[in-house]
Amino acid sequence: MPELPEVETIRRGVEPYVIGRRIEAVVVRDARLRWPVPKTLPAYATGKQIHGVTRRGKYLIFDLGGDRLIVHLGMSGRLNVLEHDAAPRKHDHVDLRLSGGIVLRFHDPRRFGAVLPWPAGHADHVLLRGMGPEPFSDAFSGDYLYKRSRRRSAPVKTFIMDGRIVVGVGNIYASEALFRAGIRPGRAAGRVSRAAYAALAAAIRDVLSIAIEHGGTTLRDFAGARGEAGYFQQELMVYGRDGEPCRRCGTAIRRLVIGQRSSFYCPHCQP
DNA sequence: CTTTACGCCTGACGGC
DNA sequence: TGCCGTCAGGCGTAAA
Repeated sequence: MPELPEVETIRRGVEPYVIGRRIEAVVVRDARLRWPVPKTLPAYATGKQIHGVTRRGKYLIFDLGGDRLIVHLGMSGRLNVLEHDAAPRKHDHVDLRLSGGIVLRFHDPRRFGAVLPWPAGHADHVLLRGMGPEPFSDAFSGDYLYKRSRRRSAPVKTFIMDGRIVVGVGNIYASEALFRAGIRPGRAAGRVSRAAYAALAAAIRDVLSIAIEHGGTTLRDFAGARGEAGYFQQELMVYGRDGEPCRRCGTAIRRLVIGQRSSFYCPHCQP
């Protein structure tokens, strides 16, 4: 499933193929996504031009010139650019047929994703309301994390994965960033020092930007916008490495469940 | 307010 | 070969 680097990789991959093109038709084969694709979506989108593709957290936003289209990939979603129309395969739920013969195809086996209209005039979409700052924005800093975390008992890993605190940090990069910052994932967020949060904010930005440079992480469901793989997996320090030696000190990496999610850490490097 | 558990789904994998 | 349990990248919701 895509985290921020995967979504950003997809955004960068898709945008040049769709920008300036007109949506000629919308084909909904299965509307049963996280929220049902509205029956009004084809009429809403057809005839409009795609002016650009932006990202907020893990949401992709297609700018239709005032009106917008929100796409979320959930755990297993993909967005493929087809230069020629091709027969749909299993789980190819939604197509945007664009001018010039390009087809943008939403594929999502688990159907945790979403394709939703966001009409002009609705200033803040309900799904985007209350979201925390982007990790690369000025609003996101060690001091910010420190202030937001006071008197919180929840684990620091859960804290940084909370989209109301900061967007885009998913399960892989939460473990990776905590390793880089030398912080145990199960530590209470309110008991992490200001200095450690400074290191953590930097680590989050570093790990996300390096992952974007590598085109994301390849795991079982992720492929880039046109099907190519990402190369961050070989850079992973702890995620999925339970029992394997720490790349820094050789100690066996441990796995534990925090907030119902697998978490990985080095007991020596993350005291 | 914060914290925690639970669904929503399909598919891959390992053990028997 | 099949069956069954576990796990998977997200996140809104309800309950405590």
